[in-house]
Amino acid sequence: MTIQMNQSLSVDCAVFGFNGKSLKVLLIERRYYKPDTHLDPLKLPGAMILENETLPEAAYRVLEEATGLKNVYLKQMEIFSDPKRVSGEELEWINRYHGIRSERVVTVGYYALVKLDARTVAYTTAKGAQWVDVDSIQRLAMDHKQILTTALSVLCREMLQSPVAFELLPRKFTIRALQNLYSAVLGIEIDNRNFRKKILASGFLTPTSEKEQGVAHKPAQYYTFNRNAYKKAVKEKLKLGFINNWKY
Amino acid sequence: MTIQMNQSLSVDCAVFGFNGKSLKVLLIERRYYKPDTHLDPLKLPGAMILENETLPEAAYRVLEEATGLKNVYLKQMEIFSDPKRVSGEELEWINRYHGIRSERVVTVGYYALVKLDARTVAYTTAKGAQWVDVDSIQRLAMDHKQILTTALSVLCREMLQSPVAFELLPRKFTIRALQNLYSAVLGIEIDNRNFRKKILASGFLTPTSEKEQGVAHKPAQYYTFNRNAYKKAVKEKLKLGFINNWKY
DNA sequence: CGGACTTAACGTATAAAATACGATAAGTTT
DNA sequence: AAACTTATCGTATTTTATACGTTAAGTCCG
Repeated sequence: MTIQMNQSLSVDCAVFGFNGKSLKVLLIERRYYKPDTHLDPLKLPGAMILENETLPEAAYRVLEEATGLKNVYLKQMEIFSDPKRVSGEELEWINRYHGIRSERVVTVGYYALVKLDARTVAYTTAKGAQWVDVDSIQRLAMDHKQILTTALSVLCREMLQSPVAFELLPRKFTIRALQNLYSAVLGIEIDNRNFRKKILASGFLTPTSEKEQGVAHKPAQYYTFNRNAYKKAVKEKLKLGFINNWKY
Repeated sequence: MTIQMNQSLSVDCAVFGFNGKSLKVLLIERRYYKPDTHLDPLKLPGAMILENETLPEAAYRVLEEATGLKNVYLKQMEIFSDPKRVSGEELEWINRYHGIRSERVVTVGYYALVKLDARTVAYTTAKGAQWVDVDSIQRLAMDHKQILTTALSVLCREMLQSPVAFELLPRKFTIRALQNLYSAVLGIEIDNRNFRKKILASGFLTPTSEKEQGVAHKPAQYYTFNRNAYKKAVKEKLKLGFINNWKY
C-alpha cells in the first residue's frame, strides 16, 4: 500500500433557506465539456481548496460567490473520502473543469443557513442557481445527494441543540413562523400554545413594536432573536440530552 | 491563486481511556531523524491516508496498530487545514518519516474511546506508547495539542448527548463508576442519590448478579449497559437541548 | 468483638418543567 | 353580521429535577 499523492481537496456546501413553507437548498447547474453526457446536471456549490487557504476560507469563498453574502452561518460537517466517490467520467469532468490532473478528490461537506430574502434570491437566480425544495430532490451530481442527506440530518440535530433556526428566519419574525420552521424541518406537529410558552419563557425573544399586517386573522407580534440572552443562558447552565439537564 | 496540489491527507486520533480516577489519552513518542532536534517528542497516533482507503479506514488502521483493538468507538471531529499547520522542520520530519514529498498536510482529527483493561495497557506500553493524564499535557508535536483540546470539548459534548460513557467503562460497572466518569470528564459534582435515580429510571442499565468484592463499604451491584433499550428510547422520543424535550 | 467509617440503596418532599387543552381577542372573508 | 382563522392568555395535570434524610452492608482499626 502506498501513501496517496496527486489528490485534491474540495469543499461542497449545502446552502439551506426557508421560504416560510418549506426548506430549500441551493443548486447549481454545471456546464459540460461535451454535450452528450449523461451525468446529473445539478450539484451543490463547491470549489477546490487553494494554496494558502484553509477549508473554512474556501467554504466562505464558495458561499459568497454563490449567494453574494458574507456573514453566513457555516459549519463543517463530515469529510467524504471514498476513493471512488468521483471517478471515471466525473473525475474527468472535474480535472477538465479545473484544469488539473488529480487522481482522487476528497471533499469536505459544509452546510450553510441563509435568510432567503428578495435580494439573495435575485442574486442567486441571476447567477443561474436555483432554490429547490429539499424533499423533491432525487439525484444530484457525483455524491452530492449523499452530502445533502448528511446535511439534512445534521441540520435536524442542530435545530434541537442550538438556536440555528434564527439563521433561516428574517430578523423580525412571528412566533408562528419560528414554529412552522421547526415543524417543517423536523417533520413534527407542535402545539402553538405550548410552543409560545416555552419559547417566551426562554427569554431569547425580544418583542418589537411591529405587528403583522393584512393577515386574515389576529395579527401577530414580530420578535427578534436576543443572542446575548442566549449566550448568557448557555454559560449559566450545561445543557444535556442523554442525562437530561442537570446542574448540580 | 492556484489550486493546491502536492498535498497529503492524514488522520490523527485522540484515544481516550478511563482508569476509574482520571481521563487518559494515548501518546506516542516519535523518532527523530536527527538527534539534536527541539521538536516536541510526544504526538497523537496518526497516519497518512493510503490509496484505496477511506479516512475512517485509515483511522481504524491507526487505532488497531496503536491499541491492538478492532471494535473501538471512533468518531470524526474536525479537519485541521491551516496551510501552515505543519511547516519547516515539522514538515521536513513528516516527509522524511514517510518518504514522501508533500508541500502541505491536512489532517482529519478523530477521537476514540477504549476500555482501559490490562490487556490493552500491556499492548500499548509494549509498543512504547503511554497513557497520559489529559490534564497534565502541556505541549505536543505539531498542532496535536490543539487537536487534543478539540477532542476533549467534543467528548464533553458527546457525554451529555449520547451514551458514549459506556465505551470507557468495562462491560460490568457500578453506578458509582459511571458517576465518577461523568464527574471527572465534565468536572462537576454529582449527587449520587439523584444520579442513581436518574440513570436507573432511564432503563438503560441491566443489573447483573455480581457485586463488588473487598471494598471497605457496602458492596455495589454491577450493571451492564442495555444498548437496545437505549436505541428504543431514542426512536420513541426526540431529544432536545435548546427547546428542551418535546414530544408532541 | 465493637464502634467508627464509608458508600450503597431506598425514600420523601419540594420545585420546576412539560403537556393537554379551554377561553377570549383581533383581525379577514363572505 | 356571522364564519373563520390564528394570536394570546390561562389553568390543571403530569412528569422530571433537585435537595436531602435514613438504613444497609461491608471494611478498618482499636
